Amino acid sequence: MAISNMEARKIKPTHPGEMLREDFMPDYGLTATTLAEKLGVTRQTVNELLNERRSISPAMALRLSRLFGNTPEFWLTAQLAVDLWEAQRSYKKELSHIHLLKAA
Amino acid sequence: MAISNMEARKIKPTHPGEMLREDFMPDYGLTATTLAEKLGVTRQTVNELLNERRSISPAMALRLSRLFGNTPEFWLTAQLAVDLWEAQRSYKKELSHIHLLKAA
DNA sequence: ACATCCGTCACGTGACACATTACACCTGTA
DNA sequence: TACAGGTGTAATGTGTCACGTGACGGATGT
Repeated sequence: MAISNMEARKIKPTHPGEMLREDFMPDYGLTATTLAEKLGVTRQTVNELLNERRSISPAMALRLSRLFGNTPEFWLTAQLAVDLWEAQRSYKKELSHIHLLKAA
Repeated sequence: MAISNMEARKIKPTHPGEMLREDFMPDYGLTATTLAEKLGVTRQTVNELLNERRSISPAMALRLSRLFGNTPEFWLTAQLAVDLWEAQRSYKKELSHIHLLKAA
């Protein structure tokens, strides 16, 4: 059972905004404003990311990967883990009505 | 260089709708209507997925994984590959203005 | 001929990733 | 003190998109 299996996750996975706030920005000596300039987006866009009120879009993942020299998949899979974790909570009841199908 | 590196991809990755249409639905003997019923969504929702006019949402990935017995990550990473491939085309010019940053 | 299933189109809604503008809080410097 | 510049953030508008609802035309069977 891999850690990517959300069934096993009890705690909320790390939001990309937290990674930026705790790791990348200190390491590179960036403020929200300077990061926004480097990315070519507004300060609000960065601000909401840092406050975890917004998700990493494919476009944003590409921007971040260009800036920090990692892959867009790094950012998007982190976002995917958060989205999945939240969706699993929200849709728990509806999902229980779907039953495994056997091949014909 | 892994195949997950979008820089290397010349051809468009397989859309999840194509997987459903070509593989899963024939294997399980499903029509768009019956698939919609099993998933608990409308026929239109399934129809647009099959025609690749809609993306796999986290909720939809959870539904599909429940029905077919695979992981939601299977569906979402497939969708992620398509989204990235398309975003890289659309934002090519804007991304060229972002330059690699060195750690402070 | 008629009912039934099927794919599809048109329309409305809520959510959300952006930009724009404006505001309040510092922290310098004259 | 006063004033200017940078910073975080709240309010508002826009476009996109994943859904649902309702309706239509075509195929198939009784």
